[in-house]
Amino acid sequence: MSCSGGFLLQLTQRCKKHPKQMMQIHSLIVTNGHLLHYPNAPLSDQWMPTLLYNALISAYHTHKHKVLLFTYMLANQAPPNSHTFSPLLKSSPLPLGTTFHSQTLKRGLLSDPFILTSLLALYARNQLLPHAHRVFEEFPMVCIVACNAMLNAFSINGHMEAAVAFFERMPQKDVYSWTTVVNGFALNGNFGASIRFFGKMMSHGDVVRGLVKPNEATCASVLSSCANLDGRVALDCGKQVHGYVLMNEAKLGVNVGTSLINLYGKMGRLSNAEKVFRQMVVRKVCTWNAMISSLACHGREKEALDMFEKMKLHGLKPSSITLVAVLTACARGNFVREGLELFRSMWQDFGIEPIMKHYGCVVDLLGRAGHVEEAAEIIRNMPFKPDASVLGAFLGACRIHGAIELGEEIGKKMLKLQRQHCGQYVLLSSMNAEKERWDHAADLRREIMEAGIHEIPAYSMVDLT
DNA sequence: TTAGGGTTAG
Repeated sequence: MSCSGGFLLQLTQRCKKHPKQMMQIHSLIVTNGHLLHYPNAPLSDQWMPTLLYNALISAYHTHKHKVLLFTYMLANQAPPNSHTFSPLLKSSPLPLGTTFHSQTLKRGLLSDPFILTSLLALYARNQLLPHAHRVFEEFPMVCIVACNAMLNAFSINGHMEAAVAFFERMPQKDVYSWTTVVNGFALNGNFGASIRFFGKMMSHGDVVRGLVKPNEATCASVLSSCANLDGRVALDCGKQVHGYVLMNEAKLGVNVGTSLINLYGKMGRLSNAEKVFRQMVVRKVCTWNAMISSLACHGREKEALDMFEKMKLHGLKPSSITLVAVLTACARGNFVREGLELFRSMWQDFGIEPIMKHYGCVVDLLGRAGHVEEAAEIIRNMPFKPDASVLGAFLGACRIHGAIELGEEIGKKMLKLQRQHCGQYVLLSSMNAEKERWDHAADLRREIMEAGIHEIPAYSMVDLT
């Protein structure tokens, strides 16, 4: 099929989200010879190969494809311009990113604000805050996007005080600026501050006057902060955000919907979570993960497994997190055979390599069901060293099923891993006390005192709402 | 020269 370069360029832009069509367009571009450099082509067409390469680099999703296209671009003498490097830098790991940095310098493109912003983000996400700041100072004219990228650089590197100070000094703030700080507090584990900052945003003049409006990213971030806190206030705040979304958005976005399911699920409001799930028009794997996990954690293990089957029927590929949720359901619902089968076939069936969390689930699964020796066998044969969560699950099982020797063997390993954590000492000590091994119990209690560890008093909370 | 940068779930 014969197509003009301009037409194919437009087509590339439009089909960015459709990988299959993208490959077909790519073939058309190649077979029409538009990627070849013709020195005698009319002046208006001289840039066409560069434009097409740029469009393809930006449209392909994998970093490998992007870099490969860039090498072809150089080989075919299509000169990269200021549009070429942003999408490359966006997906680059640090070493390659620094190579592109020198390329832009060599080609005289380093004053381009788009390239500078991508470089700033590159250094920021690789924990090189001073480099990021240096790039920020290179901007010929500071714009709001550059400021937001710098704001995010402070946030993702754990400098929230600097971020807020920077935010206050910004002459102008848009929804990205506000969202970056709301999200920054959450990233740094300060969920209360994240929610308070969102509150500050909502009462700010710009929002009241409608000049700035929270978007899906803002709502998803603050909802995630709510889900990370316990209690009525966090739930109420989440409900208010939910109300705001219902009043202001035509439909529930994937990320906001997933955050809501996660929030309601964590708070035990399963009917609300299910309602949100049903209302969502587009559901991604993470949406199903949130729903499966909510059911698994609130005594509806069978339904969690049914949901997993439904998800597969919808043609979605389970992720590593899906498997954690499903294995949790198996452990809590005492579905030992199903859980073990899933664990053993997850690589073969879904290409998912078991990580620490999966081992934790399967040890919990076996341990709860009283198969303590099999659980110990799993731990012994793990391809990496078990962490405190895996050992903790095992120790809990040993205590319930009175497997004191096995418990001691693993428990000692654990003390080395988490010396500062009192829970494990107490658990080991109680195991010995329960078996009336008072000398062992007393020894451990002494160790607790000597290590200067304070037992954190346990508390229970009843939510009467 | 028709395009490119900053915030989102577990």
